[in-house]
Amino acid sequence: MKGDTKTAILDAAQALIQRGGANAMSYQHISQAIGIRKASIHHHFATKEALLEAVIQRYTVYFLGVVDAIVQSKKSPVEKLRAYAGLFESTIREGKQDKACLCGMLGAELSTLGSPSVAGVRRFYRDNEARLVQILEEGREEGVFHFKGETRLVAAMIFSLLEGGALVARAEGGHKRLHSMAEQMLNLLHG
Amino acid sequence: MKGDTKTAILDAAQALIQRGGANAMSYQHISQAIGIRKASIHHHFATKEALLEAVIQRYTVYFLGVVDAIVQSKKSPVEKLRAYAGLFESTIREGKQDKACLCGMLGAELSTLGSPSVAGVRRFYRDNEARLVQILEEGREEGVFHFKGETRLVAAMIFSLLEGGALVARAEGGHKRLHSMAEQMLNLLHG
DNA sequence: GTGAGTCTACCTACTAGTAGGATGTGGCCC
DNA sequence: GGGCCACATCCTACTAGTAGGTAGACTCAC
Repeated sequence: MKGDTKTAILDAAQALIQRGGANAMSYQHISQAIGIRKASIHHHFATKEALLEAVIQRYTVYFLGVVDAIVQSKKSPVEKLRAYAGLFESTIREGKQDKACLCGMLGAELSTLGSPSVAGVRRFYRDNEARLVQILEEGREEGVFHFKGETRLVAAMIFSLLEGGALVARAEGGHKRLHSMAEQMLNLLHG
Repeated sequence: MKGDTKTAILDAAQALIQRGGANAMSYQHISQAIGIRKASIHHHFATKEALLEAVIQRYTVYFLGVVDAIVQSKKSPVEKLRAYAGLFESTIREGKQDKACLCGMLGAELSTLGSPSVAGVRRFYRDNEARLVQILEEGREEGVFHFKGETRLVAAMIFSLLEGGALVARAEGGHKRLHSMAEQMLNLLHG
């Protein structure tokens, strides 16, 4: 199999970052996780920065793909928002309470990252907020969302809530707690 | 001066964590920052875990002290919430856009921390949410806040929004952006 | 003289990254 | 088809730098 090892490296790296951040992800840990020598990882990703970029890139493409499927679905705006929040909830559940959004984790370590990675994280934030704006506008036009102020800011608010909520919920309450918070936010927009 | 060095160590450690997380804080960095040898830091804080605990403890006492002053002040509930959000905003502004809440940063690295530190971070979250509940209840009774659902969940929501917002805003927009998001949240509760 | 504070000098473990050799595999020439 | 080259993959073995932590000596104030 050709790209198998490469994929295994990306998987391991991503999982490590989602659990403890980029500084807790090392070539040694990856090597132990997938049963390969450290030097072999360097063959696929010359530097840690390159690996980080690749992980961010792959994660962004995947995540936005799922988000776009939600945005373009036939669901109601309320259901779309619920499904969007569900992505964050299932990330936590998936890793039995200790995984958070990759780019949320990296946001904390932003100042220790190289500039290509920083740009990738920034883009992730922007693109997600843009999708949320679409959903919110749709709901506002249909008259199911009622809020004062700019849609742009409500989108930013929801995104920060979910990113922050994923981190906070890992400390206590887990995915159920994040779900409750998301529902409460829907209450505020919807009521 | 007696406790001067100890304070300088705590200050440097806290600043390093607020910028890049606990894993980006090392005895060497602290030593360079305050002009003392690495071994001398060990005299004051035997292990990194002990230092971390002390930083969390001091930060929590200070932060909750300021929060309690806000809660017990004669301000209106809306103004109290604004002042509370202002704490997060000024943290970002203070470190020219690259400092976030200490416990928000540590939340990301939770799985790499020792259990006393984890407990400290958890307590910080709980105590902050409890203060927010007080403010929200007060505003609800006075009839200035209108929202469906449990106060407890709205408090958790606001807290996650501010912690997450502080991290996301460092990537783009800074304290001004966090301020806009906080105002938008007030819009949702107040309108 | 005791003890707090600081120092130099060291230790072991881990970090990212490099050099160079072993294996295998697919294509190409004859 | 057999022989050969080129490339990919993975390995062992190494480097230099950094991590947290320790031992023991010096200094100075009470």
